[in-house]
Amino acid sequence: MPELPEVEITRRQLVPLLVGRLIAAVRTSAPSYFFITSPRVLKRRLPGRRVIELRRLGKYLLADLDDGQRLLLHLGMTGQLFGHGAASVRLLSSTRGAALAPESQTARFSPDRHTHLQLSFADPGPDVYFRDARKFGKVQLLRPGEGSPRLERLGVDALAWTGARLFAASRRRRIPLKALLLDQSVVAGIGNIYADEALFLAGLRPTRGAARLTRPEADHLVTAVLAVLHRSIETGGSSISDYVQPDGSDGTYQDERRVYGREGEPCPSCGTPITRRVIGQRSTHYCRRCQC
DNA sequence: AGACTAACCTGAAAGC
DNA sequence: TGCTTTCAGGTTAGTC
Repeated sequence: MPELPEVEITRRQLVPLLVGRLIAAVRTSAPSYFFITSPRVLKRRLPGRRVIELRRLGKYLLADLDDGQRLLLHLGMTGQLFGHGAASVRLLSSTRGAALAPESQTARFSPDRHTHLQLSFADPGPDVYFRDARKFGKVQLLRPGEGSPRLERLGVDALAWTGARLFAASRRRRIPLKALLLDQSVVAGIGNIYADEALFLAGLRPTRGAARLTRPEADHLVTAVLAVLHRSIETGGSSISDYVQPDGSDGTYQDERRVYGREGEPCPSCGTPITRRVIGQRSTHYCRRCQC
């Protein structure tokens, strides 16, 4: 679910809940696919550490600790990071989208079977929770100076992308444009929703071979990517199935989607029904008249 | 090296 | 109503 805008919003809201605080206790679920670093090791190495900084790299969050360790977090498809306490305005709920009972708006979150990590702090303030129903999310604690293949593999952050870099990366690639946008080693942070939206804005068909992109089109596409990402951050991200902001509120970018998830609906610019087809195992939406 | 596939896991929605 | 199938916003390991 979470792509760059959702991860960036999560980062901004978590900064006051993490940075400068001293970790006192760690609770986890049982060892699983979710934990790259085992729960046992997290519980041994996190308490007593203070968080210095929280950064975003593509769709990853990286918390720098005072002893040089780094805590790497990825939300996968259904991950949710949030705090609760005074700052919490609304809780996560499986009935998200439906009207919540008034009493649930102030109730405290209690960890359920999908809550895999809970950080408590020595100083006053809310705990931080990492919940992930599908467990595609990831937690890894890097030792001081330890590299991470996952991070080293990432291409340029999508917010720093340029037409020149896209054009260079697209040469001699025998994959659809859409697949190029989703390749995190080329550009980090774009996911399925924003790839479709940006391609629509740029008037480029997702199936177009990457190598057939012209230099001016590369500029247009990067401009569209930046516009879509910045606008989504501005509106709190897309709350389509599981994503909510750490404070519990929904983003509203889903209301501004032009093609994603709109198969059969009229194209906002020409009225032609939006086409959906699968590219690289990902559901892809576009207007066959406006995008070529 | 580059491109494709299957796999990881759970829940909601659609289909019958 | 209830059972079955399909579909999800991501990434990686393995194969050709």
